[in-house]
Amino acid sequence: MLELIEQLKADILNGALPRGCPLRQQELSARYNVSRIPVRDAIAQLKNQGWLVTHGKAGVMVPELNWREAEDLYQMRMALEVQLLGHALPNLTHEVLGRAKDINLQLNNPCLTLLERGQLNWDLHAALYEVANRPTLFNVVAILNEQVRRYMGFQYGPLNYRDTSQSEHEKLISLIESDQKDQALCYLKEHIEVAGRMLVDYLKNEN
Amino acid sequence: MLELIEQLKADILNGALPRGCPLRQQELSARYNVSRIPVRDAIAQLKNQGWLVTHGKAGVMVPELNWREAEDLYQMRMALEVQLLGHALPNLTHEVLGRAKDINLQLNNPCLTLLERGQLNWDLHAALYEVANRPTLFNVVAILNEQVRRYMGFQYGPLNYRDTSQSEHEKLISLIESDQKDQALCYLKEHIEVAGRMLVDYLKNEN
DNA sequence: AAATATAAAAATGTATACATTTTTATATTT
DNA sequence: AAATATAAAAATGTATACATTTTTATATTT
Repeated sequence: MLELIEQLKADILNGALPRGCPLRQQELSARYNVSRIPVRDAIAQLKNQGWLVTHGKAGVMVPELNWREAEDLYQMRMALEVQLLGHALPNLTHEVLGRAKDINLQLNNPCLTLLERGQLNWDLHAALYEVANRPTLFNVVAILNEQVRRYMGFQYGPLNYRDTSQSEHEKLISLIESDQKDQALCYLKEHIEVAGRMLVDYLKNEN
Repeated sequence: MLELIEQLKADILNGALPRGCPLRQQELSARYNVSRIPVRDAIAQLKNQGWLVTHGKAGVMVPELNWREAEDLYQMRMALEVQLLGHALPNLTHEVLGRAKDINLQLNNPCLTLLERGQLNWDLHAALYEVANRPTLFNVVAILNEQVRRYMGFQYGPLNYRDTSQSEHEKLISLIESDQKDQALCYLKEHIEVAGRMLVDYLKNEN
């Protein structure tokens, strides 16, 4: 069933499942060659995580992208990820920072799709946050980042973002390495804020 | 199915479903006189919201209460509810504040169980937050408050908490009425912080 | 006796079947 | 013609059935 969820997410992202019109359990079960039971399970999961919303009394649909939602997601990320990094800072060994640097190097690859880029970006953040040892907080932050993925479909354009993001990561890591804790936290906040504003502005201009 | 979820939550809270040992779909379907399909649906939902956690490879159980989780929940509430109230402040009419006062009066009733008290407490907060018009942020805050309910079972003791909470609400509302925005936000933060520390201390001393 | 391997029992995940609810299309009313 | 009511079609929610996986109990090995 996990595969089915991933398949549905992929098809939401690539536009195979149109936004705004109802999705029928039977259509989906035919489309993916499974019965309605796993489809129902997957739909429930995706509804919980914002990938689907109810349509009418008993249906679901792919929601329209909406800058207010994106703004909320980034505001929450800002508040919670700063907290989480704060908890992580005392436990951030050079090994962990090294892992983060390795991931950041992979972001050099210019062939990456925006989605792959988003995945690596989360992997990097997650590597830092993991050592905070705060599973409940971490889990909410993970879900928020997963929800942000919905906005990273192929349509989202500003390609020069890659470079700034990568150098921002470098700066963040070096601030942590030199033990400038408060500055690191501020910098993380700005890093998320910038990405958020970029996305929100983009979404506003699309409509 | 919504009733089933509520029933399960109630039975988790009142201890009818023991913590830490696996719950079987078949047992639950027999217990509540439904087939395994709605039980599965309910379990999936409750797992998503922290009321159940996986046990082994294919089971679930009621998780133990854990002060670190409670601390995380309150830290998140603090950060996010302050944001949410901030968005709400410009839209808080006297009508909405009046509704909040009415709810606060109901908290006078000494016969309320801790759970009913928790519900009214959330109703009051929600009345204020609703006018923020931030559904995504509101939704996360609502889920956090729902998760906090898990900790408001019958075992949680400090009964004098009622009075302080109620007068804190009064103070908060009067700060809003007199347009002291920053103070209102600070006060909300403290209000949540105090409740959180109380719960966390209680949980720490129990184990 | 403790650890591992094997077999039986019991659980889960999914398919199919059917009653109930929702949606859509058609007919009726204003 | 627009709004409402009715009937047919199609959807959902849940029960049951069965294959597969997991758990538990027993037997075997070290």
